[in-house]
Amino acid sequence: MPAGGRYVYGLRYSTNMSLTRTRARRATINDVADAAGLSRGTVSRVMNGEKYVSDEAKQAVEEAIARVGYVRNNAARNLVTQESRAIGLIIHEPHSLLFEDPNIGSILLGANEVLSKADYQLVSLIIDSDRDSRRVADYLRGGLVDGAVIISARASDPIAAAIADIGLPAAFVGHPEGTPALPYAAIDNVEAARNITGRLLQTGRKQVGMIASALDRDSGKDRLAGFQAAMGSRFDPNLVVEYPLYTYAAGLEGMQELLRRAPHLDGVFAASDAVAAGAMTALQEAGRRVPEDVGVVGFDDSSWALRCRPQLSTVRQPADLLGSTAAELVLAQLQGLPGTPRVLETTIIWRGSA
Amino acid sequence: MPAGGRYVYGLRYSTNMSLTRTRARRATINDVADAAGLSRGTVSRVMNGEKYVSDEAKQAVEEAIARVGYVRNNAARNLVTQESRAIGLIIHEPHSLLFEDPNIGSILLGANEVLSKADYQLVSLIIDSDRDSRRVADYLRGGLVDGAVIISARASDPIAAAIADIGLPAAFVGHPEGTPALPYAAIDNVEAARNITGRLLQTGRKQVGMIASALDRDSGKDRLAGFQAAMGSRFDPNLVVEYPLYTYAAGLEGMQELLRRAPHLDGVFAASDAVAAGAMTALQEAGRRVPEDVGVVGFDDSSWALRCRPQLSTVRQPADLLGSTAAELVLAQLQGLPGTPRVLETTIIWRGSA
DNA sequence: ACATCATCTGGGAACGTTCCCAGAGTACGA
DNA sequence: TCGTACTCTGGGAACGTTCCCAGATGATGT
Repeated sequence: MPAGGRYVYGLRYSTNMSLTRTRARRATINDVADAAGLSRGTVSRVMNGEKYVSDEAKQAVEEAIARVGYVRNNAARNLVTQESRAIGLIIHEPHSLLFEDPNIGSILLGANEVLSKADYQLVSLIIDSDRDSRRVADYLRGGLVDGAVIISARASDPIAAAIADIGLPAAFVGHPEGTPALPYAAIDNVEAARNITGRLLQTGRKQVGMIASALDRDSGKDRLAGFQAAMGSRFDPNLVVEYPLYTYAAGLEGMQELLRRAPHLDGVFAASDAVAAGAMTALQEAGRRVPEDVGVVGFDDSSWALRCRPQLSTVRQPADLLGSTAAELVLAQLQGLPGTPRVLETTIIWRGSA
Repeated sequence: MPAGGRYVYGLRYSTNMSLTRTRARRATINDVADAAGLSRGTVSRVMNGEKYVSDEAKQAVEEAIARVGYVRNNAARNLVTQESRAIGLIIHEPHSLLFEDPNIGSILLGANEVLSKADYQLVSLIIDSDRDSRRVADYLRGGLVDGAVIISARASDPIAAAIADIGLPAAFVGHPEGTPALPYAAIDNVEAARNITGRLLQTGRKQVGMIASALDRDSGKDRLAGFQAAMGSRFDPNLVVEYPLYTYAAGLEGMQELLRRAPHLDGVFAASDAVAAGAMTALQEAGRRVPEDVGVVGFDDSSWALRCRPQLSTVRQPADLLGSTAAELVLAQLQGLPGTPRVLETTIIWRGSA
């Protein structure tokens, strides 16, 4: 053991900034103990801030740690403590939509904030192929995370089943049916959609359509159900168009199609703000005035809403709170508490588009 | 050891869907060995698909694995193999911008694709506070990842210094100056900005301004430098407004400010597409026609570009390629090869906004 | 003077893998 | 028949921690 040496990955710089790595032995807790003239146990106690360490010992260890460049090996630590202090967040989103949906970022940050405070590391795992799906399942099973938050799950998502199978503490954001009995943080999409559609009808609209999206997800399906409920006998299936994703493009095309089917349409409920933004563009290009000729309402109150002209009337869904609540549900389970599903409040934000 | 039992985390369901966890002992490789009537070594060989395992043994092991519900403990595996087959991707982005910037999603997916093919797990770590910064540094140091990709780094980012310090194979997306000598995948922002500004000038504009953003980042600074280079003697510092972030809001306000300073302005280079979209809204609200009265160009060719009316003339930057290239640079280093910095091509996409 | 208690330290054992070596069995050619 | 090579299996050792117990030391109370 090279005395006084610095055990780190060796870096060998070659010409103009490229570099190759020569892996040297990393310092272990024993190297620190030797350097400090103390035992492994004492070093461990210092590292973990336990009591019953003399001031001299503490100082000697800290100095030795700095001298040999010691960093704790978490794999070894996880192995013996049987925990990782990390929580996985699984993002299973179609390619094109990933991160165009501002909700995902908010959910992530909300979850991160809660976990950060509890001194857990959030690790995000994205699933973009079947291969990913398997690898992520292995990762989750392998003891590298103590729990998981699952967002944008499809009904019958295999990864959710895998998680339930191994009994990893977990929580959903949203509440896809057909998924295992795991706690979730969600909003009541049916109720919210019913409310905003009702509000739109109160402005005196006679012929109201909907651009529905993502019917393979609970949110998409429920928003359509809420719309139908609000319309009651006035519901006309011919005035509903369906698209696979919550996108601007869906709104654009969807609105054009609706205008083709019903030129005198005077109200539209778009399944998300992005969809609503696309719809407004289509309306304006077709020479319709918003809100005079056609009232438009959306869903999410994402950054899209303020970008529209006029600004969008929409349902505010607390995306950050969904993330933080789901994280709390996981933490609760980690402490042996029950994870009770939670339904968060939505509110209608009425602006100029209807 | 409960014979024939299934060693998994126990789940105890209580009333109405809430559940508590009772952690039971997980099956180990020894349990599998016992159940199969074989040895640890043989089970390990089957798990890792090594040769020199008889068909009977293989079958017996696979059956035993299923019977006892065995999943490999990755912490133990990482400990002995000294690798994790995971690559960290560090996202250090201001709260409000996270994931409103479509580039980040593309970079992530690009990196994920490359790593997935090489059978590495991508784990994204987001930094949203100083506390996060420390925790992420610990995570990276702790042996839980074999390498790292750093995106949206600031000049003098502490996390980058930490990575270089421990010698973890890493690569930047972008090339902030003042950061350690790590390889990077980047575009030439100066050149690209110079080109599109030049192209804008060719349309006969006399008075051209710029809405600059994110001057604390290499991309923001370089785009301004390129603008100035293209303008040459016509450069007027009074026609440059500066905002901290690449946002729609910056474009909106920036354009209003520019119009105040120079009502006869007939061209604008916005530092990103989101900024350009905001600028176009401001112009249209001020009664200016685009492109007749004012030509607008952006940067990124993100989904914003197609959303604008008219669609945006912009610089296409291959965000997915940036991600995948950075990932490749990390993989190369993992194989002992040098990680040579790479500068990717940009192209001008000319649409209707100028 | 002695028992008791708190403080501090050392080091064996365990966590669950993979690696590697030794050894048994079989096949084949000289 | 024997040597050699290949196939297959078992199990000791090691990876780098934390946990826990035993023991030393010093302070305190009776």
